[in-house]
Amino acid sequence: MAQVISISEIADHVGQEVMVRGWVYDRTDKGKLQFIQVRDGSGIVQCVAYKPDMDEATFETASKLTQESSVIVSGTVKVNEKAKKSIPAGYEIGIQGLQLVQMAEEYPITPKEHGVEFLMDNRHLWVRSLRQWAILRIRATLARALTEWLDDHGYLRVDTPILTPAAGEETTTLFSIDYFGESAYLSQTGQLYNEANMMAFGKVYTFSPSFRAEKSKTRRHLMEFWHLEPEVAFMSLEEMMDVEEQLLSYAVSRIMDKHQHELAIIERDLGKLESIKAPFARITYDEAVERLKALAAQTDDPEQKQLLQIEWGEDFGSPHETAIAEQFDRPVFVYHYPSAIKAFYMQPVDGRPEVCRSVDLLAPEGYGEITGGSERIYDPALIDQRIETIGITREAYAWYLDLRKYGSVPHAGFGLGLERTVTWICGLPHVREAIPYARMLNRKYP
RNA sequence: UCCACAGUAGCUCAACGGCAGAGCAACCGGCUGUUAACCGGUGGGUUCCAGGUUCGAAUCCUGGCUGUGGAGCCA
Repeated sequence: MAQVISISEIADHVGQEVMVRGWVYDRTDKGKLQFIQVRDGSGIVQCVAYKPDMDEATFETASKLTQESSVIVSGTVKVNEKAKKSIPAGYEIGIQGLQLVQMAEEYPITPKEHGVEFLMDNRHLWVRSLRQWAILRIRATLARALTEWLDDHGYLRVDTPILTPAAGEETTTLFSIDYFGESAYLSQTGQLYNEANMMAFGKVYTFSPSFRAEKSKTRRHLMEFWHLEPEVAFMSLEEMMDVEEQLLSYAVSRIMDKHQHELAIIERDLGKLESIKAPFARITYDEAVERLKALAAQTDDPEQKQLLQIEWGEDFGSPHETAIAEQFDRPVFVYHYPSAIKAFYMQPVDGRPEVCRSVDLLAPEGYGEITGGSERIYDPALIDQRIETIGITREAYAWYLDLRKYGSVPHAGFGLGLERTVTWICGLPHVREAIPYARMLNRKYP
C-alpha cells in the first residue's frame, strides 16, 4: 500500500510510490494520455494517466473525470520540469491506481473569467480557486505572525465579549440584537474591556471579529472584520508606534519567508514588500495638512485639486490618505489629530488640548488606514467630563469609569484591521477577497 | 444616504428599432507531453420585473428590483 502524502511534501518522495487524496483541479485530454491536475489543499500535482500503463476501466475513469471530482490517486513521483502547474512546480505522478470517490456535477467556476457577483455568490466554491487559496493561506500566516509577535513580547491574549451592553465608541453604528427582551449590541471594538484587562495583566491584546453597521460600500469596508487590539499600561504614543512598526515588519517578513509560491500566484510585487521595514515615517496631523495643501497647490488637475482640498480640523478622506501615503515607500504614521474628530477617550496633548495623542497608520499604494490608536485619558475627572459632553449614558459606562478610580495609569493601545492588512500585503483590489466569507452591505450569503 | 454604471444561454460578452449570436463550460468523436491545449460535431434563451411608445422593443420612455464602482464614515 502506497504511503499517503501531502502534495506540499512531494519533493521528499521522488521515485517512491505514493497516494494523493484530493480533487481534480483541471484535466487535459490527449487521447491515450490524460493530464490531471490534482489538488489536496496543500498543493497541486500533475498526475499523468497513460492508457497502456493501466487496466481499461481505470483509464476510462481517468479520461472521464470532471472538474472538482474527488479522487484517490496512487503512482510514482517523478521530476519533470514540464509540470509547470504543479505546486511545488516540477513534480508529477505517473498514475498506477485511481479511485473515484465522487464524480462531480458540472462545476460552475470554469478556468475562464467570471464577474464579481457570480464569484461571491459561489464563494463557498471560489475558495478552492488557486488565487483565493493563496490569499487565505497568507491571511492565516499574517494572523499567526501578529499574535506570535505579541505573545513573544510579553502580551497576554485576553478575549473580550462580542455581545455587549453599549457602544465602545460614540461614532459608529451598531448591530443591535434582542437579549431576552433587552437590547444588546455586537461589539465594534474590544478596547474598553482591554483597558480593564490591561490593568490586570499589564500588556494584553484581543483578537476577534468586530461589527460595524455603517452603510459603507467601498473596497475597504466589511460589516464583520477581524480586529487585533493591543493595550499596554504605561505605554506612550511614541512607544506604541515602535510596537506597531516592529509588529508589522515581523509579520511581512514571515509572509515573505513562508509564502513565495502564494505571492507568485497573486503576482505581488515583492519589491514593495521588501521595503516594509522599521522604522516607518512619522508626521503630525499638522504636517499632513500642510503636505496636502502643497499637493493641492501643485497639481494642475482641477478634479484632484478639489479632492485634496482640506482645512485644519477636518478629517482625512480617502483621497487625502492616498495622497499622503504615496509620498512614502512604507507605511506612515500620522499623529496628533484634532480631538474633535477622534473618540472621546483620547488623551489631549499637554498645552494643546485641541489635538490628541492619537495615531493612524496609513498603508502605501492607496490602501489607507490599517491601524488607529491613542493614549487614553486616565484622569477620572477628565474622562467623566468627556462622557458628559458627548451625552452617552453614564450607567452603561460605570464599570469603565471604575477603571479610573482604582489605580489609573497612563496607557495606550491600537486596533488593526486584519482584512485591510491582508488586502495591502497581497495587493488586492478589494477587501472581499481577504476574508473567507465577506459580510458586506449587500451580502450575507453564503 | 448621495453620484455614476450595469442586468441577454451555466459563465464572459455581442447584437442598440427589423430572424437573439459568439467564445468558454457541458455532451459525442479524434489525438503520447498538455499548461486557459488543439480539431470536428450536438444540445442550450421568460433578453431582471411591471407598465408604456411603436406596424414591430433585448434595444426607446416611466417606475421598481438586484448588483457593481465611487463618495461620506471607519479598521
